[in-house]
Amino acid sequence: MNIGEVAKKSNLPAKTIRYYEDIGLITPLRDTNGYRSFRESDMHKLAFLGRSRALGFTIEDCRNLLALWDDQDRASADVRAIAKEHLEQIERKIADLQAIRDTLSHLVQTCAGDGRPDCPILAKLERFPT
Amino acid sequence: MNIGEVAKKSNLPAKTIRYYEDIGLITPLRDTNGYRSFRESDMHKLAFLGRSRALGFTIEDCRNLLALWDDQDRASADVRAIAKEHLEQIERKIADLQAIRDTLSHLVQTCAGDGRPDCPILAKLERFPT
DNA sequence: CTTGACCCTCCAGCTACTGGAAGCCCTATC
DNA sequence: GATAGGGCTTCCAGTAGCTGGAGGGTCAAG
Repeated sequence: MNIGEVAKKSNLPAKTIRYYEDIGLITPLRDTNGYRSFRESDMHKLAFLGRSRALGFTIEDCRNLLALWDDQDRASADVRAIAKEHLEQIERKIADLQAIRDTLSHLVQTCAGDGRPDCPILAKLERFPT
Repeated sequence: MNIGEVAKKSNLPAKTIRYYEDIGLITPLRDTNGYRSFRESDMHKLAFLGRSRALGFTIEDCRNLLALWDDQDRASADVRAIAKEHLEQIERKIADLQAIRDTLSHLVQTCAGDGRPDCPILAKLERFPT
């Protein structure tokens, strides 16, 4: 399979696939003309990567997950630890964003949003305690 | 005021302050020895920037907000538009993260997390529909 | 006179790609 | 056989918002 077909099937841009090869996540073969030649196993890994990235795992997380995936003797606890740590990060990020949203939505509500220059949003950004 | 003092007062790293000068958000004076010399107005802007960034506004948003802040004839509607757009982005991001969290937390719950190799997390990453 | 805490500039690197240029390869059509 | 198009290749640069470090000048205290 050439990169174009793989890109379509895996729903990843060709650029991204080349990048994943660059950083050693996959190692497709090469045809005599220099074109990358993807096996089923490469496709499989790319699909795995696509899902992991969509769930917000970092590239390094993905590298570790792929290694565990390849390792038939892995302990599921190792996988779970990565996922749990990631889950906690996401929960922290959600909480941060919710706090920001609350502040911001309050500010937006108190601003008249008309042609006059007085604006509580700017006033708060100037003064409000960090 | 030298950069160290400003950094302490504004709670921004000196590196960040220099960066903000680089990209034209502030323009402190210079002493004869080449040291940056910050006025009250610079401090004020940095504080403003710190708050805006903490609320997740992009640097370009900050640039626009600062310009509106400086402009005594601004319309509060302009400020409100920026804040509202940002608020909507944040709400989208929260929703995305919540969806991810739900998937992930389900996966983590179904994984035994022991020494055995079978792991539903890896299984799902392999197969689950995007 | 030296020490240590400042300050300066410039360059590189981080994440995870993305865009573009320059050029080879393959197939089809005229 | 020439040509047009699409797909493929590499390499370089850029994105956001800093951050770290090298190499060096400045200043106040002892």
